[in-house]
Amino acid sequence: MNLKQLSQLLGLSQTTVSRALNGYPEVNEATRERVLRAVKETGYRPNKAAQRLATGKAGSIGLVMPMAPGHQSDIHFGEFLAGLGEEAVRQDFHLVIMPSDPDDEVAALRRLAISGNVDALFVAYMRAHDPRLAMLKSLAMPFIVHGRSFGSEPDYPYLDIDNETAFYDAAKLLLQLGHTRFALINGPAHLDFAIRRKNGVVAALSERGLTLSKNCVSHSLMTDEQGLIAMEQFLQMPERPTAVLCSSTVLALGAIRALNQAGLKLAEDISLIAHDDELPLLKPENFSVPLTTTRSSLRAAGARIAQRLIGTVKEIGSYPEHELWKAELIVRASTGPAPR
Amino acid sequence: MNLKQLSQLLGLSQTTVSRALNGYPEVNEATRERVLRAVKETGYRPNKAAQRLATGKAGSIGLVMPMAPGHQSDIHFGEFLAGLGEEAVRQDFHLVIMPSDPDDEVAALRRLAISGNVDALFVAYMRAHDPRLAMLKSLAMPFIVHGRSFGSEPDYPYLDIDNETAFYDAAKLLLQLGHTRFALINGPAHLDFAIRRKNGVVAALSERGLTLSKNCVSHSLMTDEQGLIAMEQFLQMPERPTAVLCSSTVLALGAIRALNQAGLKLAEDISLIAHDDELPLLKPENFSVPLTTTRSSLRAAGARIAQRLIGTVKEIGSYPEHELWKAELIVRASTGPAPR
DNA sequence: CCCTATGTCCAAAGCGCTTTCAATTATGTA
DNA sequence: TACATAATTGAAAGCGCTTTGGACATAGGG
Repeated sequence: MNLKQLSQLLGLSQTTVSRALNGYPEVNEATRERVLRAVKETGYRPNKAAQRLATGKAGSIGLVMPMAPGHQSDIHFGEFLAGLGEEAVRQDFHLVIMPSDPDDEVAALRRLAISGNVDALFVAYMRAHDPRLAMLKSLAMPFIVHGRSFGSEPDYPYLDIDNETAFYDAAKLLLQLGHTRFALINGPAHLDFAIRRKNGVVAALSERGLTLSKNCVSHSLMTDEQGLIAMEQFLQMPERPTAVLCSSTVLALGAIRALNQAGLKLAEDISLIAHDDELPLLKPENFSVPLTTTRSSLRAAGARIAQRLIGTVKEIGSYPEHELWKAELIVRASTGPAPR
Repeated sequence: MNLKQLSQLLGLSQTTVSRALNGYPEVNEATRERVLRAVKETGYRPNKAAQRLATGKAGSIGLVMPMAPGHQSDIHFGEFLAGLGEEAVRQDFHLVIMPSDPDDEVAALRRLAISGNVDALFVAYMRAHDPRLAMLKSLAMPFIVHGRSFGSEPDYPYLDIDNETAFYDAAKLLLQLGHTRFALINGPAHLDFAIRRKNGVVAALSERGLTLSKNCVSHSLMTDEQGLIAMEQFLQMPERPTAVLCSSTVLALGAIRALNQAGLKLAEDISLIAHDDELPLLKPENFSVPLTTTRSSLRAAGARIAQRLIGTVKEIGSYPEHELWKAELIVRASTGPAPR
């Protein structure tokens, strides 16, 4: 069933049927209903390829999926993708993904853009001075960045959470509890969010004249395995930290295992605050000791980005160039006064 | 730059240029070269949407990505996707993904199919009596299944590894080493591969008159966390197993951590064989005790599936309905004679 | 030398939509 | 009653490609 057949069946022109379907105002409501009913009955679906050709819109947003070691297993990416996908499905858009080696991302992005299969791009895992930005800006195709690129001019649309403030606040809380020896189990050092989170901690500490020594910061993939390793190392230090910040509840999972193995008690011997991306598998309140967290939904961010991207493509609604979401500091049981 | 402009520039008809580009035989070689050169110079790229409309082929293959708890973090899926993607990129195809709740997969698959954005489908994570099969078969769109569906007629195209034989062989090896008390750390119980792997083990054991008791089989997500938990439970049994099979090196990672914590020695106290999907992050030879494994590349399987799907769409080459890959049994240091 | 193959190339007809431009009818307004 | 205006609807022209059905040479066969 195509438009022509449908319109003949209704005794209308293709024009009118098309307009009725696409919500144009200049069509009689009675007619529109008749059309809509016929669509239901016949199961008519417009041919996407034809729509694309006629409108120049592909109806899909593209993203490059980092695929090589170091990224592929990232549970956070999956969660974010779920948000993107949710919204995309709702708006009948598609996600076109191009898997790529992280070293080849700029080229992959370009290929995706000129392939003509997407009308907007999305990128994540921003790094400091990210080379993809220049490429994206040269492309004349809408895009949004999740995160920011430390050190680059903020002249690109992004949605990010205020990592700096989140970790500043978290550190501040721990300082107020009397802690002075801090450690940070962070994500990969080159990623923007990791840089900002560290900066947040450093800023809070320096207000009290404290510093965060290099060996009290761990940078790694955000797996529980890595969390465990990092914490084990901290515990072996002569003056071990009493306040630990984690960039993810996944890292926290491993870190806490290390604590347990060492026979240490959360909140009593060591206070821990983790950033909670609201991973459904890993709710901070379900930890044996409920975790104090800075919370911000990764899935919601994904959905919002999809919404903005699709809105831009459809040319409905306009959006602020930048969105910076505040993370919520939620105090649970993993934080307590510094031991003396 | 479009076809029309390009052909005018060359003083040829669109027909000829189109034919030259698509490798039709009825065009003079000299002309073809001239065209190809012009394409290089002008950077002409055919408009995908127009091609799609004219040919009816979308140039992309679709898959539903399980997104809800229980799947989203699956490192194995990422690896498989990398294979799919690699081949897709090579053939200038796209991957269109539709994220979906696992409970909603049938509907998601249908939406994807009728969206007109893909011309072939791929599904994985096959379950016993998988309901998606009936839907796929009703769809008149090429598809391939990774894995099989236990209990369903094998009247659908699939690519699978011979899980049963792989685990049969692995169990056999352990039997020859004198082991009699077996345990299996398996994937989710409803998944086909898990069923077959268990069957393989059971078959090998029953040849010696042995059985695999229910509490010696663990079914869970294939994370190292789960591997650790499973092994811990096995170790608490009065007659603890001496031979353990793991459905993934990821599970093995956790299992071995449990062993270490219990002060047990791999190969000496407990022999372990894991299935190795060749995850780049987790090479069995890099374990502190190199792992005996059954090996089969998940990435290669992904690439092969993409190749078949794309080949079918392009109508080049024909493929066997079924491919069953043998896994390789590779003996390393994690297996040894049964302790007495 | 005529006729049939064979090799090349082209005009034009779609593919199934959207959208411009125009026509037609209904609705007010003076 | 006549005319401007708004409300509906249609015809037809693309969008950029593929492909069918010839056209026109040139070559080979008798």
